[in-house]
Amino acid sequence: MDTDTLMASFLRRGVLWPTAEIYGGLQGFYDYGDAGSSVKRNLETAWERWFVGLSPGYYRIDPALVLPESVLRASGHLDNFSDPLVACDACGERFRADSLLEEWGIKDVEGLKVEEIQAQFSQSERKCPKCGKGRLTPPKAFNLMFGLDIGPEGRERGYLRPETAQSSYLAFSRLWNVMRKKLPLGVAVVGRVYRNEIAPRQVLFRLREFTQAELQIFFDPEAPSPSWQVPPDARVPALTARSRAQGANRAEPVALRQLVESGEMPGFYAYHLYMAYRFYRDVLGYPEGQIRLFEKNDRERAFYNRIQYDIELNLESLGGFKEMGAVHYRGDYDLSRHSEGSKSDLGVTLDGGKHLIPHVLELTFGVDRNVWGLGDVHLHNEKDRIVWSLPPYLAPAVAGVLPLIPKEHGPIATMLYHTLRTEGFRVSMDESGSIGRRYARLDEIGVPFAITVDRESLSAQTYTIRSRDGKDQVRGSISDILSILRKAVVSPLSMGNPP
RNA sequence: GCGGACAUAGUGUAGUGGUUAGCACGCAAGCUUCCCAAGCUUGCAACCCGGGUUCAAAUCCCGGUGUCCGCACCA
Repeated sequence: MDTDTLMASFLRRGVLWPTAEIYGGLQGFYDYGDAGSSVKRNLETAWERWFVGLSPGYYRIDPALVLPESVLRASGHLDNFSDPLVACDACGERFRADSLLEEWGIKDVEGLKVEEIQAQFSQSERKCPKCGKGRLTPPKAFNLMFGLDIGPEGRERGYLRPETAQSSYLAFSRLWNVMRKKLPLGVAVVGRVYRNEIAPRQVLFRLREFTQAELQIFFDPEAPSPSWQVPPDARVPALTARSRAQGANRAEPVALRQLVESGEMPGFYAYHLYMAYRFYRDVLGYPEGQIRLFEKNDRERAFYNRIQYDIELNLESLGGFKEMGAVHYRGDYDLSRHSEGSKSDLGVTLDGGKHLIPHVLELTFGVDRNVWGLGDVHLHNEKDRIVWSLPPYLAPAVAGVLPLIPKEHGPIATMLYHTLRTEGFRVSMDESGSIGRRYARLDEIGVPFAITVDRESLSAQTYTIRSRDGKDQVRGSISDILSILRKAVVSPLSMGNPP
């Protein structure tokens, strides 16, 4: 689906729209409407059921959005989450100070603090690399975090969290105790995060406020869970760093078990990478051929990530494969940093006396990106209608109740509507316009069923139920309808542990 | 942030200085209608914001905001 058609549909149906639109909007912010917030929430729920369900040792928390400066200093965000920028005073072109220093042959730029970069810079007499004439201004840190002054005097410096992960690390020692001191321990967070992006773009793809779904798994790398096994025949479309180095640019089916056996990838990593892949394929319904696992090489991944695969989706609207999520093996970086920063020992002593700082495997997902992805992949422009072929458990409602002739069938329809609600289904009702028009409205926001109340409903208490995808209809009693709806909203696969 | 393009009802658009700002779809009310955006009637609804030029600005100029594309950025 192309961006224009997708966005027009989303606007027309109130799936989402720009924040503060009547004031001209705000770059990098969008609001979700009824259908959009429902799809987003269903996606979050499906994510949680899938990933938290992977192990009895995985839990969910809901931490604060604001973090004190000390946390982000320890995590490295204060230094590394900002780009020192310099500008040319003649042509105005901007450069990253650290990349310039690298170009000029200064070593170990990676680990330099902003002040050190500034010092290095003031010693140089270089001219603008673009126009060759202008002088370069002193480096200025552009931090991608939104700062806050907390309290009436604003004495406490805080930030809106730039990722949910830090909160999980902070919660580790309390959870360790509450959850009875067992590894692996998984902590899931679904929540909003904030980044002051230089150039937000592409609607839901680069936002300044967005929702992440992340699972941080704390574990002992020498004794991973015995249940973390990839099935012997598990294959994923992968583009590994090694094959890219050899010139490959297309994903090939890779047998994960083989990578594990040949020692290229630890088993705990392969298992979670596989489950992440399956979430996209089986739960979100992205076609196999449009997903790929893209391994970041040494240069591309963050220094604390030992292994990093991005899960990418080929999106027509964005012209290629885009990152929708990732699996990072972060080692003991996070708990070590926070042990140091907070002066509290985040190491644990296992039953048997072994002491270690748990390692972290991070599974991270962009929720908004995936709402967009669901639109791009599942919204179809058929010849006489637009259909959003969402998996039913992600749809904003499972059914719409439609009185064929509102004046005659309205009251029964209202009763049916309340009955279905009482049974726990999300349903809508629409009495406006011809029946075909009402079907079309439901199709476009992805509602999988339409239940029509007609003459026979009055005499025989039966209703027709029409499916979104096939436009076919069957007639049935309330209990028939309930069983159809029940079947639809349960994922075809078990939403927890896979077979 | 830089450069370029663009901004008209809910959506898609027409409109090159003087228009009651047009069209389509949509939406609403009514009639009709027992099933896929049907028909008839009647309505609703827009020039992104702020300055300037001009007798007169949707139209020209400047600034802002926003969107898209390229560059840069994406820990």
